[in-house]
Amino acid sequence: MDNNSVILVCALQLFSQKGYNAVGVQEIVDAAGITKPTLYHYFGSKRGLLDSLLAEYMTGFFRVIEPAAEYDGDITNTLNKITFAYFNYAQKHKQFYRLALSSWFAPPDSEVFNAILPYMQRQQKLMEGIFLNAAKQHGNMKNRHEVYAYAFLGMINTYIGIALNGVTKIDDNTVYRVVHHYMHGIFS
Amino acid sequence: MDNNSVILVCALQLFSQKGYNAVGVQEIVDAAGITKPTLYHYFGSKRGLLDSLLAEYMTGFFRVIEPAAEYDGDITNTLNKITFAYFNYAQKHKQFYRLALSSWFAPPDSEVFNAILPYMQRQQKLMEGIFLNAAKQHGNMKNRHEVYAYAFLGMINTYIGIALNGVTKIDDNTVYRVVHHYMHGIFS
DNA sequence: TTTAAAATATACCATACGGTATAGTCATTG
DNA sequence: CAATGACTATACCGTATGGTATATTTTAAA
Repeated sequence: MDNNSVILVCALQLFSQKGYNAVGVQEIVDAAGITKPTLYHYFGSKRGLLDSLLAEYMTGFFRVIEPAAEYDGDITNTLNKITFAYFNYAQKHKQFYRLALSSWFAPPDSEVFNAILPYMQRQQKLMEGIFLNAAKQHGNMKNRHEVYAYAFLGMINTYIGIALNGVTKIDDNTVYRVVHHYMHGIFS
Repeated sequence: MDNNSVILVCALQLFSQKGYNAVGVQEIVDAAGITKPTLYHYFGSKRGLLDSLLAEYMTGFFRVIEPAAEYDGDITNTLNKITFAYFNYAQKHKQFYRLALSSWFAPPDSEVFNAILPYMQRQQKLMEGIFLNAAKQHGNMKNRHEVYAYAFLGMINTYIGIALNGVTKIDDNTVYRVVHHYMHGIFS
């Protein structure tokens, strides 16, 4: 593996575990077995490293999410597809999803929040598109697409958080239950 | 207002806006119009300041939450009470709730996460108690209380997040809708 | 085989960090 | 009045921070 990739791997591990601000550049290059100038040659700055890291993983993330988020006429089925895609990616890239979640909830003037903001807005728009389409068939959804999208993403991330913290596991049955809960509540 | 309180107010403002690690002690004392020895006299360390801050607000928080979380025989009604208590406190102390949310989702080895962990576990236990009680009347809830509690807290925090980010507002109607969504799904 | 560019190391910079030793100030109390 | 203890300012400590000037090695093309 070339140094560029080694740095990304080590940085992801450290950032997701201790937080961006608590990790020094020296710590990263030590973990990667290189020296500072090498890191600065590839990424220009610590912030540049964070941006590259997010760009790298988010590209693969949206490549999975966006096809899954095409409304197929059945809202339940569509939400199942998306949820499965999210769970799948989060499970395959736990460290990255941890970093993404912590960045999304980070303080508004923090670097990590501003670094991840555009990617989160893109997800939000993607979800809103689904509920806008669904509203054509389900009139009571009208003008609520923004909150629906936000709440659905929140629910997905809640369950991914449960899984990442080891409270429960993610399997096909979990996906069904989460969407069913979102659609029909806790009892049915 | 005495210096102790001024420091707490300034620290909360800065921590919630920029993040604990991104705020220096010097920045806090400048904002408070004092000098470092004063801060260290009252709080001993930067971490001690964070702990005092959380203890201060969490005391008031649980004084509101815990009475609201007493199961009254009707699960829907109980969840309404709790949700109202949460929304009410979050709205009254937006900066604190922002800090709490970002700390809860912070990386596992970060200081803020470990500082807030016990308070979050206390909330989790509180919620589990409700669902354990409700399971006596609703058999299908059995052995799910852990996940139910986590998911309910996740949903509450999702909607508080929506409100804190200005997407929607929190009023009595929102409380009803959130609990209704949790209990009966998106359509009904 | 020369040459140029990409990649990497040594050693360093200015600054900011969390924290403290010392010297008071000031109100309360005996 | 004397003295005590809570409180606060000046000035400083060692260390770690993000970042870089310079020099050297490696790689690949001409």
